Parts: sequence; structure tokens; C-alpha cells
Amino acid sequence: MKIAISIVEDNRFVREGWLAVFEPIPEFVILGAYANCEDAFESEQFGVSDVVLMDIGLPGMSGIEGVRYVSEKFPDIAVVLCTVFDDDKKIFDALCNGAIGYLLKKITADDLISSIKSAASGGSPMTPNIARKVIASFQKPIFKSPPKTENLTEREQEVLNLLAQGKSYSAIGKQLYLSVDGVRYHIRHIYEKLQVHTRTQAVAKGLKDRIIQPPR
Amino acid sequence: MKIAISIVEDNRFVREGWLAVFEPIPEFVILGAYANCEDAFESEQFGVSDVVLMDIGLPGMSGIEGVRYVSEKFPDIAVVLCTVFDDDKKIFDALCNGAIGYLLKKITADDLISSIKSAASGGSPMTPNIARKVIASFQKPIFKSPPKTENLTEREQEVLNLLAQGKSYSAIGKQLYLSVDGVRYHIRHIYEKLQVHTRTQAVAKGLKDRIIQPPR
DNA sequence: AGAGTCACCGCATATCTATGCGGTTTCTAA
DNA sequence: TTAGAAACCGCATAGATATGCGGTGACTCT
Repeated sequence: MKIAISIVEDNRFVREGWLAVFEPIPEFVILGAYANCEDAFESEQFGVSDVVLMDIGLPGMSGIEGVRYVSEKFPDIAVVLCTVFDDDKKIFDALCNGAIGYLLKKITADDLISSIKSAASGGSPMTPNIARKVIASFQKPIFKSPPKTENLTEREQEVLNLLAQGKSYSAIGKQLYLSVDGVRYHIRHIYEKLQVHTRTQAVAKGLKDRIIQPPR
Repeated sequence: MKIAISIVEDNRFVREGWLAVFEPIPEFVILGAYANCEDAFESEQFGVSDVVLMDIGLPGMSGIEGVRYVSEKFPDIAVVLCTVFDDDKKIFDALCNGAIGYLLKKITADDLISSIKSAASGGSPMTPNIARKVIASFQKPIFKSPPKTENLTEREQEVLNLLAQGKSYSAIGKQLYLSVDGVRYHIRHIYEKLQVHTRTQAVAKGLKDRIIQPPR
């Protein structure tokens, strides 16, 4: 099965460069190459793309907005963003909005080809240091928090998890076979250790520092 | 510069298979191959590894615990986990505990080699569908929530953000130049839209669905 | 001109929360 | 054996919260 790709890139030379990379390869079918999102989305064939290779810095609708649109309208299309910016915020913005890959323009033609193949077959192509950043975002910030921020005991973690579900003292008590005052006891300590004064702050901090997982 | 690798894998055949992959390549120096974490961590040379290739299902200390230990004790070592399990929980557990790569054992020798090289040079090797899962975890669940879950108005988002900081009605009111009852008004609507009944649930949901960002 | 949505304000009240201070037991490490 | 942490339990109380019902004015779309 051939891989149908569409290209969205405002710079003519880059666009034609990409075209020149894929055109000679029989495995690829190029559905279209557009200078901006608006043109692309108007096109009939665009919707049947397997992969869209898109720039971020586009005139009019940006690549970030574009990827959002595509992932809502055509959830089956794999959008790969390609940009000169190795900027954390842009990367995570792009990923949050539905991009399944993120490449830098300095990529070689060979890597670009294998990236698009990967995107078409269920992978998520990223340049190495972007992959590393993405992975790093999962790491607990154990490094940067010398304060005893998160030495929660097991029991305290259990309680914090139930707090995150919005349960009341008595609901937590029932679930954990504790008295209401027993629950209070743990919550006090959670507040101390996290240095907060309300359950909401505790939950926000617990989620941010990945001490607990989001409910459901 | 050569790449110093250590191997931790209980299955003798797999272990020797890996050895056989790396030994003939002059670019790699194998510091040791161990059947379990305990043996590995006792070894003198272990600490100077560039990359550790480790199984998850180990007797005694598991690969997950192992990676946690390594990333705390030797933060500069890149730990790549390798396993037969394509299990979401394991993957994210591993990443949260400091793994910088996650491979499946069905990987080819060539891919294994390039993965280790990538790990040594700042990348994060993952098999394609794991990469996809990791990326997918960033996506808003806009797809699976046709309920009006997140059509919060701007004002409501402002309020929700302050909620996440643990502010009280009156504190929010002051900051937003609202009366206490005005704040209540918005919070009511937030609860309705998010289908929750407490501020804590609202914040947890808001953070999970990335409607709001974690405070600070 | 009427309907709908948004942004507000007000009041009442049962319930929940935060925090103070007091206690017991069990386990572990010095 | 003494000290510390952890896991409980109890009581008191000011204050915060959730939720009910009632309003007004501004703006937009039809």
C-alpha cells in the first residue's frame, strides 16, 4: 500500500525540496503541496492523506492551529510537524494539539523518509533530543526538590489519591477503614510535607510532581 | 569516544545474545553483564557506564526499581529498558522512574545497536508504537469526550486557575474584582460543565484535560 | 422583538474543612 | 532503653464550601 502524503510549507524552496525527496520514491503518493493551511484544507484530496508534513511557522493559520484542526476533523491523519525551532513550548504545544511527530528541519533526506514511513505505520518520529525532552517531561522532579516535598508515606499517598477524587473526610474514612479523625491526621501531614494549606493545592501539587496519578 | 555499556538481564541466552551483538563492534566497550540488579550495582565499573541495557522482569529488584536506583545514584547513566511487555502502565512507570528509552525484545540487532548509540548521544530510543503511546499521552482527550466537558468560558477558566491555587471564594473575588457570590456563580457553572461537585475534582479534571496549567 | 448566553449580585443553610491540642500503639534505629 | 517516626483516635471551632432559589444588565443571533 502506498503512503499518501500532503505537504504544507510556505517557503517555496523547502517545499520543493521536500517534494523532490518523496517524488522519486514509488512508495509515496504526493496528494498536494500547499503554502498554507487554508489552501490545504480546502483541497478535496487533503482529507485522504495518510501523513501530513507541516511547517510550524506558517502565515495565517499556524502549524499548531493547523494540527489542531486536522486532528479534530481528520483524526486518522498522522500530522508530522517540521520546524527550525527546538523550543520546548512549541514542541509540547504541538504534541498536545495532536501532532504525532516533531522533526527539525536540519534532518537529512534519508531520516525524513524513514520518519514519514514510521509515522504512517504507527510510529512517532522525533529527532533524538526532542524525544529526550519528551521523555524527560515524565521524570519526577526529584532532582530539583531538596525540600522534603514528597516523602509521603504510603498511607499518605493513598489518602492524597482519594483527595484527588474529591472525596470527603468521611468517604475516605470508609474506604480506608479509618475514623474521620484518622483521615484528618494524615491530611495534616500531607499539608505539612507539601507545604500547602488546602486540599486543592495538595492535589495540584501531587499531580504536578507526579506523586499521584489523575483519577480514572 | 567509545560507548561503555552494562547489561542486566536474567535470561542467560538473551544476555549472551546481547553480548554477541555488541562485542564485535569496536565502538562499544562492555563493562559487565549481570543476571540481576544487585550484582550489577555491586560492581565497581558499573558506575562509569554510559548506557545500561536492562530487562524489566528481573528476579529480586525489578527493572523499574533498578532504573529508579540508577537515576538517583548515577543520574548521568542512560538506562534503556528492554522487555517483552508492551504494557502501558509498565512503560510509564519506567519513564517516570528515569528510563530514557524503552525497547521491546523483538527488536532487531541493527535497531538495538542504533538505539544504544542514540541513547548514548542524547536521544531516547523507543520502538515505534511505544513512541506513539508516549506521544498520545499528551493529547487532550478531546476525541473521547463529546460531552461539553470543556467549553469553559474565559472567565470560568480564570476562576478554575485560581481554584487550582487553592484560593478561597473571597481571595478569588479580590483578585478578579468580583463579589464572593459572583465567584460562586462561576464555580457553579464550572462544576456543571465538568460534571463534578467539588473544587478538588474540578482542579484534577482541569489539569488532566489540560484546560488549566499546574500552578507556579 | 424575543430567545439565548454570559457576566454578575444577593441570601439561606447544611455540610465540610483547616487547625489547634490532647492522647495510644507499634516499630525501628541509635 | 530511649528517641523518633508512623499510624491511628478524639474533641472543639472558626471559617469555607456546595447548592438551592431569586434577581439585573449586556450582547448576539434570528
